[in-house]
Parts: sequence; C-alpha cells; structure tokens
Amino acid sequence: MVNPKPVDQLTEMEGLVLALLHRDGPLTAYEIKEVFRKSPSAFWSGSAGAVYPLVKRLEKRDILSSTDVSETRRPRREFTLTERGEQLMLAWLSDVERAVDPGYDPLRTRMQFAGMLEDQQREALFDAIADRIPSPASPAPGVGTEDLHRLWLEARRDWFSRFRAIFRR
Amino acid sequence: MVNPKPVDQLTEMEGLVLALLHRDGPLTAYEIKEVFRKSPSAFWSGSAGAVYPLVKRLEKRDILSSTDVSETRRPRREFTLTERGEQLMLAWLSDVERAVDPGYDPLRTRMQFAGMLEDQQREALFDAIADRIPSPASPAPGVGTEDLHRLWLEARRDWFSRFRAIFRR
DNA sequence: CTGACCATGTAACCAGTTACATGATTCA
DNA sequence: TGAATCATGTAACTGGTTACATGGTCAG
Repeated sequence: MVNPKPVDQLTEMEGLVLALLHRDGPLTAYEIKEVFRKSPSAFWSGSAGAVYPLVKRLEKRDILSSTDVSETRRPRREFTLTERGEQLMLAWLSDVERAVDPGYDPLRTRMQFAGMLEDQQREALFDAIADRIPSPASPAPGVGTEDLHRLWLEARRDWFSRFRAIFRR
Repeated sequence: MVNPKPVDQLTEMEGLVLALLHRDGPLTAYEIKEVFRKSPSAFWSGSAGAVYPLVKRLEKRDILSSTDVSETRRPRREFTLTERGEQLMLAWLSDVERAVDPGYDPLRTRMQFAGMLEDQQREALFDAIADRIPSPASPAPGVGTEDLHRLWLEARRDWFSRFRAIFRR
C-alpha cells in the first residue's frame, strides 16, 4: 500500500458496487439497485437515490466507465470498472482493517439489553425472534455464494440459541 | 402496538442510547459518547457531533429529560428516560422486525467475493483476517454482557473457518 | 388504448461524519 | 504557569433516505 490518498477512499457501498460490477458486470444502475433491494439486509434500502448518484460520481472519479447500450428508445447505460476501479476494488476487498470490524447486527445490539426485561417478556421476545430468524433450510435468495449465507445463518442461529440458554441456567 | 405514529420512530442509534440510559443511566452526553467510542465496532465513530445533537432532539421530543448536576464551574448535564422514553425504549428493544435483520458485517460482505481472488491472494487475505479476528480468549471491553460477546466472537470465528474450508475442498 | 409496471433520474431532507472552537481541570 | 487532557458544544459537509417526476414498454 503505497500512500493511499484519501481521495481513493471508498464507502462500503461504493466498494460493494465495484465488487459486484467486477463479478457480474457490466450492469446498469437499475440492475445494481435491484441487487441491493433484494438483499436480505435492510441496511441498504436499494433506493434509486443512492445508486444513480453513486455511479455518476464514481464515473467522474474515473473509477467506473459507462457505455450507452440502448436498443429501444429507452436510455440504457451499462457500467464497468476502469483499470483504476479494478485496483480500488481489490484494495477494498482486501482491506483487513475494515473486514475484521464486527459491523452492526441489530440482534446482537439488542441482546446486550435482554437482561433488562422481565423473565416473561424476555421469553416472549426470544420466542418471537427464534420464529423469525431465517432457517438455513430456506436460504435467502441472490446474495452471492450460497454456502456463505447458509453457513452464516447457521452460525447466527446457533449463537442466538446458545446466548438464550444463558438465561435458562 | 396501537397505532405507532411515525413520530415515535427511533433510529438504531437513538434506541441504543435509550437502552443504555435505562440500564446504566443517568449519563451525560460525554459518557454516552465514550461508550460508543470504546465499542469494538467502527460502525459508530462515537463523535460528539452525533451524541450531543441526539440527546438534545430527544429531550425536545419528550423522550429524555436532563438535570444540571454541575459541582464545579464546568457545566454537567445528566440525561434520563422520561416515561414516554421508557415505552419507546421497550418498543425498540422488542422490535422483532428490526432485530432479525442480518444487519451489516463487512467480513460477510467481502467474503461473497472471495471467489474472485487468485488462490494465493485469497489465502493471504484469509491468513491476515484469521490473525486479526479477535479471539474469544481476549474479550472486547465494555460492550455489555460478557457472555454475549464471547459467544458472538466464537460464532464468527467458527463461521469464518468453516467458510474458509470451502475453498480448500 | 389504457393502466400497470419498468427504468431513469432528481429534489428535499436528515442523521450521521470530521473538524474545529472554547473553556475547565489537572498535573509536572 | 503552561501544556495536556477533559468535556461541552457547534459548523460545514456528505452519503445516504423517502418521495416524487417522467417517459417507455407491455399485457389485456
């Protein structure tokens, strides 16, 4: 890493878009937006207002390039990584510092405070959550490696039930 | 849930502050800020610019109340939940819809694209990450239930090593 | 032809960010 | 007494959000 200028910094969303384009590209802004919208996490809403400006500013920064691929009267613009974009994508993907960050998990956050609830309330909440945590048997659609997500859901479920058991001791 | 008006909506950060105040309060804005700053996740920076305005607007919405507890010339203002604040905190804590959301994990996100890397690059990245994922033996400080975090780190580590094994098959 | 949905995009807003300002306290 | 740190707070910015506008395409 030779003097990575702050101007090369990418937001997590930008990095993710680059990785997406590298793996599945070229894509239109709309297609990118749909990937976000269909992802199981509400962390990103998959709003047009996020994606269209994002690709626009990345193109201006010479990270993406686009070509008009309209076949009808409707405009249609596909985006690809520039060479610089490839480099930044790799840097983002290999950013160990960021990768190891625990990030944000609304369940984990709440469980810190599970002890505040009355036994009965807590059990009711735990039941409701246990019902709703998706089971590995029905993997969430379209978020990359099947295995990754299956394993992730398994781990999260296991973790939750182990944590829950603490209150039963 | 009887007609929860949108004005009662809390951001995740606001909800977390309420839960914190309920469990450990009363606290000053500075003390709240420190909790965020010391948390292992970079998800929130723990900036004054987030916390001071937050408590101010929650007080204006009759969710928090504050009292001046200065003992020296330096102003010192402690915040507590109002009755309404208690209710909203419980609603936030028991929000199953939000709780079950997978949230955001920078590692999980990146691992979706691990297949793009050359074997050698990938192994190097995996090694670097494995070195840096905190071990359950050295729990992160001050983020609530010890057990919760220990279990969480264990689960994350297990998940990562199982996922990694896929590439070795 | 018309209504539903597809696709592109913009506008207004907002909850965070970084950076800075200011004064209080503490300690060498 | 002066430097470092504590503590409170504000200002400017920004990357997202929701909501809206507009026109194209397609099915009945």
